[in-house]
Amino acid sequence: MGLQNTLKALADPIRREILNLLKGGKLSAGEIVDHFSVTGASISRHLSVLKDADLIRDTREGKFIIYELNASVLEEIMLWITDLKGDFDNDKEK
Amino acid sequence: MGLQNTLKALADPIRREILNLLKGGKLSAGEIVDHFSVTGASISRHLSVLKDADLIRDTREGKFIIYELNASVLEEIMLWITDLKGDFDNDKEK
DNA sequence: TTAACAATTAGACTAAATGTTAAATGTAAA
DNA sequence: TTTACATTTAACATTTAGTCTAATTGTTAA
Repeated sequence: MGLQNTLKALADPIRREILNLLKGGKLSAGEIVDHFSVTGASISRHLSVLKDADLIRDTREGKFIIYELNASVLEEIMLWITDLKGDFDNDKEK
Repeated sequence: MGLQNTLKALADPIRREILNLLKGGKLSAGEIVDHFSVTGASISRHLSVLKDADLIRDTREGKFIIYELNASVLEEIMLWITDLKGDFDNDKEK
């Protein structure tokens, strides 16, 4: 888990678009599928990759499974990148 | 180009380790190879992926090809992530 | 100008990721 | 208690990525 899973999950345009959609609020799997031209099965697999990376959470509501964004994991990436950049932006290299 | 290339380049542990090495300063291809247990050909391919993503720059110095980090591209990812997170950290959602 | 060295590129192979259709699971409603 | 609907899982085909060895390119020095 961790950075590796997260970055791999983000390295796919469909998965990034799913995250962008969820930024606007919770959506059911079917509603997510409607935004793409691939099959529901394919989107379902993308959703499970995002879930494994802990970037989204799901809860069942009756017939539907509702997905929501969990952006907190992205903090780890921010920290990694900040470290790589050498903290230029945070303290202006005083 | 852009986000897609960058994220794909970052989604490999060897490539991330190369970036970490270069954080410490410029290195020749051979010096980079010495840090890993895979062949030079394999590292060379990783280097070209990082170069395509504009995460590193290379210059020839005599027999050697010297690589250095170009962390500025990471800014784009920072922005994308910040947007996805909804700016919680920047303005504490006032 | 050839021998040695640094690094990349080419070709073949394996493994992993993505997409499809079809079957399976879970829930709700007739 | 069937039927229909929402979603996931399984099985398979195709593409893409990573690694290896061998060959090639570029540079320096004998």
